[in-house]
Amino acid sequence: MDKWFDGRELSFEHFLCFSLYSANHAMNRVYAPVLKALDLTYPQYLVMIALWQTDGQLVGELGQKMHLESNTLTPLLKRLEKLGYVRRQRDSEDERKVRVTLTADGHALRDRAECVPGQILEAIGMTPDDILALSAQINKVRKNLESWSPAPQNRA
Amino acid sequence: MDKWFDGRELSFEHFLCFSLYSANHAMNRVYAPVLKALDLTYPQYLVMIALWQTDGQLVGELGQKMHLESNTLTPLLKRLEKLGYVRRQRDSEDERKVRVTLTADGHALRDRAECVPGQILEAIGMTPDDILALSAQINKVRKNLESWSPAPQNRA
DNA sequence: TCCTTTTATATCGTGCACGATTTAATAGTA
DNA sequence: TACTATTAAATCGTGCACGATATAAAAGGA
Repeated sequence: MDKWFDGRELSFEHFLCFSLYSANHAMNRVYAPVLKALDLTYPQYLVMIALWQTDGQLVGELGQKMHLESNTLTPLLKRLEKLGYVRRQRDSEDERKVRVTLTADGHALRDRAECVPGQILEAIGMTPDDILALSAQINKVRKNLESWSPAPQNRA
Repeated sequence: MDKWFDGRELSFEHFLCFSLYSANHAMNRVYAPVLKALDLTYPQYLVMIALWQTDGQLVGELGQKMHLESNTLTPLLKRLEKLGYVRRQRDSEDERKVRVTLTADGHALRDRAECVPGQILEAIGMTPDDILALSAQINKVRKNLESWSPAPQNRA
């Protein structure tokens, strides 16, 4: 364990956490100008993709897909509503639930967003197969992290 | 390109961008409670690691290592200063530069942080070799993204 | 029915990340 | 010297992420 700190030349790049951290930021920096043309941020774009697949999802359903909770999603969805892409309305059957629905503009945006994945693929500069394989490895890490007990009171 | 949107069942997990996004968040969720004991956030922890390696770095040097700029680093460093871990002082040779130096508490924190990497390794649940290999792949993606011209006015 | 628990969403405060701009010091040059 | 350009940090405003808490509706008993 100590070898990470043993005074030798040590770059952040050797930490998986930092690789994820910096690659995620790099990805955002590529997405931002592309999505700017649609007035979207990256998390907002994810919501739109989810709704283009299945319209009328609950806040909680979107949160499950994005691994986010209402404290993050609610303000984000309000911004999407303000932009005119979605509507938020309480379910009349169960007033606790809020259903998110695409507006006409939200539907129409799908066409304008068609070119986005291609540009990102180009920026990543890898074959789709390699990308899928790498995604799978990273997803495995995520699952390990999520299943890690947050209170391991005795060391391994 | 269109296949990503062709109405078939499509999970976010098949996007590299989302894998990075969600794995990064999962990593943060593991780090947060561990670093909480040291009163640090993850980016603050990165700064401390950089200073433990080389004390007295400039804001710009730290930014280069972390791929961040002064608009993000300055407030972060001020919080570290308020915590008593670092000092920020203008260089007397070149008054534009701000040098960040560890305090006694900042040095002492290094010992208290010794157990952090081990806990993270455990949470990742992979061998160090596999982790290094995966990091390298992700770093390659980051480099591709960074080198991608942000204004490709003619399509590939 | 009343009471407790659970569920779904929202609110609040803090910190990070970033685009755009500002400030001030230094370097370069006529 | 005076003028301009460059460089290093800082400032400001916006949006995301999250812990903690609040609100309110529904569900499940006694």
